[in-house]
Amino acid sequence: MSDDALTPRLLLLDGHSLAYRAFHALPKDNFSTVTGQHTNAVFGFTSMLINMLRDEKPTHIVVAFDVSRVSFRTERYPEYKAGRSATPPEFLGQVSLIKEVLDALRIPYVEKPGFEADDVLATLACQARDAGMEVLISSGDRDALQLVDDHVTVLYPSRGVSEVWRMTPALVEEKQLVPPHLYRDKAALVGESSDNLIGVPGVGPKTAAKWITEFGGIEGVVANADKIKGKAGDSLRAHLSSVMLNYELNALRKDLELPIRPEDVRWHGWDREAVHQVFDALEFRVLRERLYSYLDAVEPEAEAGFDIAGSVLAVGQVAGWLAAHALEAPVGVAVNGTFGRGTGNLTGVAVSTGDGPAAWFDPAVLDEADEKAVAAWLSDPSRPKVVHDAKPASLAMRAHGWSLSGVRVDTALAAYLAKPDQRAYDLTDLALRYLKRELRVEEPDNGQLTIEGFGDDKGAAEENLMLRARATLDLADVITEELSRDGGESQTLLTEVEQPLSQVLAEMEHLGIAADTEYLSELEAHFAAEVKAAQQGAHEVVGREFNLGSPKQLQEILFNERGLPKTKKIKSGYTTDADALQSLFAQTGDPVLHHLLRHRDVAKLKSTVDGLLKSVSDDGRIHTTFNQTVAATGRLSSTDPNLQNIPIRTEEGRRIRRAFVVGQGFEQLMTADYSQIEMRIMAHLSGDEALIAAFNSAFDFHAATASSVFHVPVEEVVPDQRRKIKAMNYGLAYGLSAFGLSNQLTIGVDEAKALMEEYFQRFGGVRDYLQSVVKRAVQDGYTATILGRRRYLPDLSSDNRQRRDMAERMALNAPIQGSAADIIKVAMLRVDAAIKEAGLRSRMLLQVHDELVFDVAPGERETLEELVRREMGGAHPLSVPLEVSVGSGRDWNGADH
DNA sequence: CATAAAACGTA
DNA sequence: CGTACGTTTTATGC
Repeated sequence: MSDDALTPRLLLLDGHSLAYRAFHALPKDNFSTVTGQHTNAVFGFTSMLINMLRDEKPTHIVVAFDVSRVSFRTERYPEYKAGRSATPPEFLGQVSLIKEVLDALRIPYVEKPGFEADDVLATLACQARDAGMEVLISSGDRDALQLVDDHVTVLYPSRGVSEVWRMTPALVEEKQLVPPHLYRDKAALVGESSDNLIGVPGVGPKTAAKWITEFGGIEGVVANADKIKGKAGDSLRAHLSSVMLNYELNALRKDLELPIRPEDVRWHGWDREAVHQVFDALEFRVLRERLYSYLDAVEPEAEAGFDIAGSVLAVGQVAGWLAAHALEAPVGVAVNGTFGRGTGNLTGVAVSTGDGPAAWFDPAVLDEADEKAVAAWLSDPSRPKVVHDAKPASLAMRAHGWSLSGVRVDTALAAYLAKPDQRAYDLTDLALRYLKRELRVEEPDNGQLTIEGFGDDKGAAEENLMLRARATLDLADVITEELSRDGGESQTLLTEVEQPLSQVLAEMEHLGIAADTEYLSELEAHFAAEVKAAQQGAHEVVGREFNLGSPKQLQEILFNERGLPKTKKIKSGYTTDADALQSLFAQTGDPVLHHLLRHRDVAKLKSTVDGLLKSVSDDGRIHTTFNQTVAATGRLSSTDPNLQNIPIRTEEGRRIRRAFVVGQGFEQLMTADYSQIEMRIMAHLSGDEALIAAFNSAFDFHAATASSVFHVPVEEVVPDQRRKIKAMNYGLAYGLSAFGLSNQLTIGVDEAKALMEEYFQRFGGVRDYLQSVVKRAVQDGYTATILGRRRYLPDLSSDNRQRRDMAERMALNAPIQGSAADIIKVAMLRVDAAIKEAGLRSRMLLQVHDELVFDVAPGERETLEELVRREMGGAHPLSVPLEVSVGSGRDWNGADH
C-alpha cells in the first residue's frame, strides 16, 4: 500500500506560531499551575505535538523558533508585522516552558537570528525533500502553504488545538483557490493583515485567485494590470508597489545556513524521567497519560530483548523449583491478580533469582506438595524476597491461605522514600528510570493482553510477570544503593519503619471496622429527606426549580437574577462556596442562602453515608485501603473508602461516626490520639523555651500561649483570645500569613499583623526556627523529619515568586507534618508489637494521622489503654511530653474524648 | 465516555 | 495570600 515504513518522515514545527495559536485557542485562566504560572500555550502546543506524533509517526522532528521580531524583513520594511499588539504577559515565559517540554521529549529546536522560524522550516523542508524524505510542516502561519507539494504537507491547526488540516496540494487548491506554488502570488494581492502587509483594496481572495489563474502568476498580473477593468483594476494599478513588496516579503527563504540538517534530527523517543518531572511541574496529568498511552518511551540503552531464562511451571514442579533455586539469595516475587478492600485474588505468581532462572506458576492449580512448599517458602522469614508493593500481594496471598514473610526490600516503598513527591511508583516507570529497562505495560485485570502484536503471543503474560519479578530484584539493588547515600537514615526508615508498617497496615485493612448498616440506612433516609426539604425551600424562594448542586446555575441565580454582590473570582466566574454564601447571607439576609447552605451540608453528609453503605463488605465491615506512598510528607492516606475524613465537627456529622461500631465479640471501640502533636514537634524542633513551658504547664495549651501573648493570667484568657491564638498555633506550621490569619479570624490585616508580632515577641524561638528551616531547605534542596525522611523541593530556587513562596510553605510544613507522621508510624509498630507480646486479642483498626482506633477485646480495656498510652507516648522522645488522650465506647463517636 | 473543576470532609 | 489528602457532583471536551 505505501512505503511508510521505509521513507523517513520529517516533522517540522513552527514553535511560536503554534504556541500563539494555542494561547488564543485555550482560555488562559483554565490553564495554570497551583503556583499561578499560565500554561495554556504550553498545554496546547504539547497537545498538538502529541497528536501529531501519534497520527503522523514521524521519524525525524525539529522545532523552529523566532529569535525576536527583528528579521531581514523588518529591515526591508520596518512596518512588517507592526501593529501587532504587544505580547501578552501571560504568554511570556511559556516559550521557555515549551522548550523544557521539548528537551524532555528529546526533540531539538533551532533558532536563526535575523530570520523567522518559517524560513528555517522552509530551508529544512527543501533539504529534506531533496534527500528523499517525506516532509510535514506544522505552522499556524499560512505562508507555509507555498511549500506544499507531493512530498511536503502542511499541518494547519484548526478548531483551536484539537484538529489539524492536512494541507496537501489538492486541499490547498480547494481552500485557497490556487495551487500551492501560486499561493504567494495570491497572498501578495490579498495582503496579510497579521504581517501588516497591505493588499489591494477591494480585492479579496476570489478576485485575486481569478487573476492569478488567468495570468499564470503575479508577474502576469502585473504585466497585464492595464487590461484589468473596473474599480478593482484601478485599485490594483494604484497599489502595484505594495503588491510587489508583499510578494518579496512573503517568500520564504530556503537557503539558510543552519547548524543542523534534516538527517541529524532523527527522533529516538522521549526521556521518561524528564517527562515526569516537567509534566509534574506543569501539572499536565492528562497529557502525560495521553503520551503514555499513544507512544512508547524509547530508551537508547534499553536493549530490546532483555531475556531471562524463565519457565512456566506445570503442576507438581513448583516445590522442586523452589528447593533448587529459592535459597539464601533474595528472590524477586511478582504477582498478578485483583486487590482491594483488605483482600485479593491471585491469578499468577512469578519468582526470579538474580542470576539464575525465573519461573511462573498458577496458584490455583498447585498440587498438595507444591501448595505446601510455596506456603513454607513464603512464610519463612529466613528466605529473603524482594517485592514491589508487597501489601496487596500479601493480602491476596493471605486470602489464598499463605502468609508473606521475609520481604527484604519493597521497591515501591524504597522508591517513595527516595523521591516522595512522585505521583505514582509503577514498576514499569521505575524500571525505566533506574534500570533503563523497558517493561511491557501490565495487562488489565481481565487477563486479556491488549497490546498490539502480542495478542496471540501465548505465554506473554507469564513471561511479562517473570520479567517484572526480575526487574523488582534488580531495582532493589539500585534504589537501596541510592537510599544508602544519606548516611543510613533512609535505609533505616525503609527497613525499620515503612516495610514493617506495610505488614501492620495489611492486617488493619484485612480486619476492617464493623459498620452498623441498618443505622447507616436510616441516616441515609434522614439526610435524603433533609436534602429534599432544603431543595424545596430554595425552589420556593426562587420561584422555580433548579439544580442546587450546580455552581453554574447557582451563580446565575445569585448574581444575575437576585443581584447579590459578587464574591471571590474563580475560573468559572464567582465562587459559591460555603464561606461566600455565609458572608452573602450576613450582607443581604437573602433567605435562599439559608436553604442553599443547609442543602450543601446535608447533601455532603448524604453522599458520605451513601459511599460508606456501598463499601460495606460481606462480613459487615468496612475495609479501607491505606496508601503508604501517596502523601509527600510521609503521612498515610486512605481510600475506597476514605476513613480519614469522616465528619466530626458538627453534631449532625458526628452521627455518621456512630455507624462505626465495636466488632462482633469485642467489648468496645477505643480511640487514642496525640494532643497537639504538631505544635509539640514545633516546640521540640525550635527549642523555644516559652513554648516548651506552655506545654509543661498544667494548663490548656492554647490558653497558656494566649495568656503569654495577651499578657493576662491563664484564668483570665477569654474565649475569643484563645480562639485567635489557637488559629495562630495551627496556622504557623502551614506558613500562615497575616492576610490569611485576618481572613480566617475575620479581623483586619493590621490586627492580624499585630497579633503575629506579639506572638513572635513571646515565642521568638519559633520565628527563628521557621526561618532556619527554609534557609536550610534552600541550601540542601530538601527538608528532613526527625527520622530523616526527606522531601525535595526544587521550587525553592524557582525564579517564579509564586512557585517559590509555595515551596517555602511546603518547606515549613513538611518537617512538622512529616515528623508527626514518623512518630505515629513508630507508635503503630510499637503498639502492634506490644499487643502481640502481651498476647492481647484487641486489635488496631484505623489510623487517622494522629489517632488510632481499636477493637477492645472483652476484659482488655485497661490493659490496652495502658499499653497504648505507653507505646504512643514513648514512640519518640521530645523535649515536651507526647500527650495521648484515650476514649472508648460502643461506637466511634462514643469513643471520643 | 472520560477528565476537570468546584466544593468540602479530615488532620 | 495556609499544609496534606480523597470523594462526590456537575461541567466540559473528546
